[in-house]
Amino acid sequence: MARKPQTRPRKSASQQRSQITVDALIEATARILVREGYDKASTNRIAAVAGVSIGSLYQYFPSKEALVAAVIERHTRQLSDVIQAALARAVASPLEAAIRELIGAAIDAHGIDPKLHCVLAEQVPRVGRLENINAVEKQARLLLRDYLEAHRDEIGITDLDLAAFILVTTVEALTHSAVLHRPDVLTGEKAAEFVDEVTQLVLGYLQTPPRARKPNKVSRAR
Amino acid sequence: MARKPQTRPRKSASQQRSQITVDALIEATARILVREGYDKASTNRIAAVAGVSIGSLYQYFPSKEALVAAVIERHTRQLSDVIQAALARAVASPLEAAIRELIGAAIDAHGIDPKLHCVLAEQVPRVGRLENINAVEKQARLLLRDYLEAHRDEIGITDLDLAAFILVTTVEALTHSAVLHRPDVLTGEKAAEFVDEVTQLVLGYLQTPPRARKPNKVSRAR
DNA sequence: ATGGAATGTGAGCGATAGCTTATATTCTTG
DNA sequence: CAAGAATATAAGCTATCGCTCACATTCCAT
Repeated sequence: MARKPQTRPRKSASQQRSQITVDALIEATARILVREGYDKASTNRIAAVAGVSIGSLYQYFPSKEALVAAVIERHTRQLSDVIQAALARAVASPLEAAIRELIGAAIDAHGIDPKLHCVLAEQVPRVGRLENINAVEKQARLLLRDYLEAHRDEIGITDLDLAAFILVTTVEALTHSAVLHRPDVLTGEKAAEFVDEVTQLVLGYLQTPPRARKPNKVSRAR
Repeated sequence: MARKPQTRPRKSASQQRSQITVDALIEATARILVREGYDKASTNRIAAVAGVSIGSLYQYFPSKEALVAAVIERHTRQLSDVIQAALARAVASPLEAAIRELIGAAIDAHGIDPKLHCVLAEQVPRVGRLENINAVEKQARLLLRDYLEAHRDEIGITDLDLAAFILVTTVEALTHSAVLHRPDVLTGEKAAEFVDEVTQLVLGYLQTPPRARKPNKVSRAR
């Protein structure tokens, strides 16, 4: 009897039953991404692992892309919670404590589901709906900028936007790369050393006296 | 049924004619990657764009993966040349000049073929032969470590390996991210400001007095 | 209890992927 | 030139992909 626009999947699941199906599909997608990689994550395989028929899959997700996007969104929300909580805690803290909070949060965030994080970062093509994977960073940048603005008198930086960009990019890259390529520096007592080093890096930058500007010409335009 | 490559393709081309074919294939692969993205880069399409038959393609490249790997290798070699030249120039320079050299080299390197660089970084799955995309960073890390060791007395860092890791990761992430998400900061006079800022970041870190260690406990293991 | 809405099913379609192979053409070398 | 080695061609094979559709089952309000 269904001769309506079949191309459009149902937007929301009203019954509890369907919510279970949706969850199973997202979970299965995540599992396959982690265990077998992006290109092994075919829709048929996802449906099979979820214990659901392909037909049902396409009732709730209009495309494979939408499925992966859902996984990304779920993961992103988890990360975001950690980051926001830390930044909220840091608002009232002095500079160094706030920075340590930020770095700790970045490390914790990368610990949520490292394998999934890697797959999302390394294998998922950033095209179409999947291109805004970096939403978390963007949000962190804005929050950090606010913090820097509130503590303007403690730091020697004028371009706060640029500073926020530099710091968020740096801290994220360092923790990310540590998780990926140097897991040793995040285990045991080495973790504290790592945090110390990164804190020094950030703190040294922020506390640079404002007059430390040199009209050098090294960059070559192209 | 996943069949292994049974037919070994010819390793080296003896005639000049075949070298042209190989070059055309690599070039076509790069062009398609840039203009249409990774998953549009089918072997049939690559062969067509190269003006070569698929049969010839498989004479020289055992798989699509091998083709992409060749593109990566070519790009990597170009980057590597820029980085190594800069680091060679920097060996004899004092700290700040050397750092500016390094940062300038990173920016220049990212300017070689930014579109291709982005595609390789964002869309190419890091599996199989394609997982050592980061060979350049590894090499840069070693070279920088040597430099730091030679200038040990000018800096306040003890763990030179960790420092090299941090610096290379940071500079690469910043230039990479700037190219990708903030191309504005690399144009015109802003470029100089960007170099200044990153230089401050790096310099402030390296020149931190050695006693600036705090036995803090912020990191949370999981 | 019953009818319609919500949900679930899976065979199978069309497209395209990576790749093989039989054959044709060009080069090199005696 | 002859002949074999090197190189080039493209039709087409097999596999798999994302996805549809006709239908079955379950839920819920009446």
